[in-house]
Amino acid sequence: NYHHHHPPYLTNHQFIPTYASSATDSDHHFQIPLPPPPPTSSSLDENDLNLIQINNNNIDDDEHQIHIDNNDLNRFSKQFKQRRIKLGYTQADVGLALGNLYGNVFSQTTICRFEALQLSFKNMCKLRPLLAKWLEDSESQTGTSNSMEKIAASGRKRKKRTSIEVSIKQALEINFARNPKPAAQDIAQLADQLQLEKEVVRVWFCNRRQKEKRVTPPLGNGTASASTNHHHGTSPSPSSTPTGTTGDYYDYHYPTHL
DNA sequence: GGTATGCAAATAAGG
DNA sequence: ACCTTATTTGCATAC
Repeated sequence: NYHHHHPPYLTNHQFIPTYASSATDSDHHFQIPLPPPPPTSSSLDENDLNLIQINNNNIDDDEHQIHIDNNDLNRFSKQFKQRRIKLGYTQADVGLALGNLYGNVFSQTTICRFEALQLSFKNMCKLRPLLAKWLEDSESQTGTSNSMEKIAASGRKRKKRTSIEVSIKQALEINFARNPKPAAQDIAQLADQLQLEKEVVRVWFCNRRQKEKRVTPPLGNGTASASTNHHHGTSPSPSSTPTGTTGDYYDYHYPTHL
């Protein structure tokens, strides 16, 4: 199965707080971890119109690029929302529409976050083309005929999120306490016992372990600890922009230790 | 009734 | 086939 091409994503995490300097509106600032997306080298893939190419060579004037892109994204999301509303669609509608247009549906939540610029830069760039196309299609439809072309859905659809009952979670927790790393067989048995898919249980343990690491003392020095992080000019570290005024935000995506 | 959000499933990518 | 770390999404439910 998986003809899932993996775009050349980069995993950069360099937050560059950007202000929507055009004080026209009230908000928007969010962190931009990644550089530009534009140059789409569509040479082999006609399926992935959502690739993100990154040409990073000089970090010198690259900052400019980043800011430009940042603003660009800011502008787009704002416009998108505006037009979406004008067309009379809700966030949920859009998410659904994207489903029968590209194959992969998106939740109201995701659309909401896109509009609010609350996704990672990379994620924003990935979604932008899709949303842009939807907008284009929807608007053109008013008036003349239009082609509802389906862009080959990139095959695999995301699994529906499983909601695990509280009682079941408790049972899992107990097992986790007993053994945080059960063997395949144990998982199978537990899954059977709890009436869950084996995969769901396996993933649950994976996620649980991750959580454990986040919650437990990351570093080995028992004591100390006051200033959460900093020092050692070595690590760029995700700067947090303490902007109390407007209530900024930035992806707080979890720890980044080493 | 749409929209935000917290918590956390599901996925991606390198072992 | 399964783990880990890093991320992307999305139930659920509070605004």
